[in-house]
Amino acid sequence: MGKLTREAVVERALEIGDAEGLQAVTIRRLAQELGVTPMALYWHFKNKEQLVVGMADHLIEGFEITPDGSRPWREQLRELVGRLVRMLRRHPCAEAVLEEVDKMEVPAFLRVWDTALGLTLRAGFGARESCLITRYILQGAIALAGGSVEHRRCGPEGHAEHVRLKRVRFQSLPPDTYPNIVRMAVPLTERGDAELYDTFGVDLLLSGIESMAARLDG
Amino acid sequence: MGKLTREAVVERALEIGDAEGLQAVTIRRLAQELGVTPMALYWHFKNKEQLVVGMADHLIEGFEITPDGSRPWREQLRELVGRLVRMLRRHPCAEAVLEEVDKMEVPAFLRVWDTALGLTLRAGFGARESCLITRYILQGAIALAGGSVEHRRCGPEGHAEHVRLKRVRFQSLPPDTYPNIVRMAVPLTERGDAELYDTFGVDLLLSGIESMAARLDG
DNA sequence: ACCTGAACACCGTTCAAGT
DNA sequence: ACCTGAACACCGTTCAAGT
Repeated sequence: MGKLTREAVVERALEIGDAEGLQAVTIRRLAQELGVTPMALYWHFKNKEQLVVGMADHLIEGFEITPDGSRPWREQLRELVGRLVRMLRRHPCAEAVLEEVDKMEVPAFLRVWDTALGLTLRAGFGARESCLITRYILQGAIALAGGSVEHRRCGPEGHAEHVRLKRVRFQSLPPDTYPNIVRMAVPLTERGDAELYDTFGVDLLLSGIESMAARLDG
Repeated sequence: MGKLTREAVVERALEIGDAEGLQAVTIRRLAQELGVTPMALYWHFKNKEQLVVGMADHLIEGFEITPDGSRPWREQLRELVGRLVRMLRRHPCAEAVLEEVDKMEVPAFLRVWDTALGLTLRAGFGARESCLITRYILQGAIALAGGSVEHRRCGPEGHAEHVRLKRVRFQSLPPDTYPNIVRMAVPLTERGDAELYDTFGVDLLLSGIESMAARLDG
């Protein structure tokens, strides 16, 4: 019925990935859910790698970043990171997708990267520093936000169970070799603490850059 | 001849991974190189996941971190990150291994994490902030250092060719949508710039934490 | 305790063929 | 242009059996 289009395939893939993890996204499984032969997908994607590229592109696509020379670069960088973080929280499989993919192949990611580069250059950083900083902030946002995502692999009560199990595992570690982990089992396993991540986490990322920028000015 | 031991398997796996990438490390390939049946490995490892856990543990094992109450926490955190970065540069597959693995299952990683937690707690951060910060700094170090690694997938001249190709790809992007990437194709593809990564990169990571700590004191 | 043989249920991918 | 059928070369893993 519904024609097999690139977009439909990618969206279905993201649904599976968000629900069951990226490793559940296989060509054969995808084809089955779309009511089609595995080989049909090879008409729309050269190979599986390009399918994942498509997933990544779809995730970042709608960011609509408009570099604005009149607003301060810190503010705009913060906004960029904020968008990344929110997207990562909406899509549990986004972190895995962005880690697996060669980001150079993802147009939407390159646009984000280009914008970030423009901002750090404007901040006064040199070419090589800007490369490092942008890599750092984008990777950092993915790692930080991704780590805070509750994977919905098993439904809400399955998630709570998963957290409980992890906590128990921490608590039953030998306290003489892992004193802090044992003692902090509860805060370590508290996830989805959105507020803390959105404020403290992003602050942490940006304050590093800002203090490096301060050294440039001083 | 040489008996099939857990350690021998893990070391062989790391050799393959460093040389050809983690995706080349398969049970069957590993068994073949060790002159043994694939099923022999299942005597020493419950499954492939546990093999990768073993690889990760072996990578971090020799860190010998001795928390020293008399030295400043910044210095010790910096040393910890430095060790991680150097290990990641020595082992091209380390980043992939540490991303794939469930770090909770890796004793050596838990010891590093515990040490880092002890240091941030001593710095005056609260429990939840310490969790965030340690996750941030460990993940950040992995992402930053891993991104600077030259994968020896194809030998030295194959690597140079790979860089050249990537550079050309950047340069031939549409300059109106990716102005900065096109203009900075050269610095973007310069890798193995060890000095810059070891100083600026680690500074960047730590200055974020230090400026957050300054807010606590102030 | 340590390893083998045979089998199972999965992958991604190619290539010729259909409409 | 868009999809199917059959086949190939790979995976990880189980289970009974060997020494």
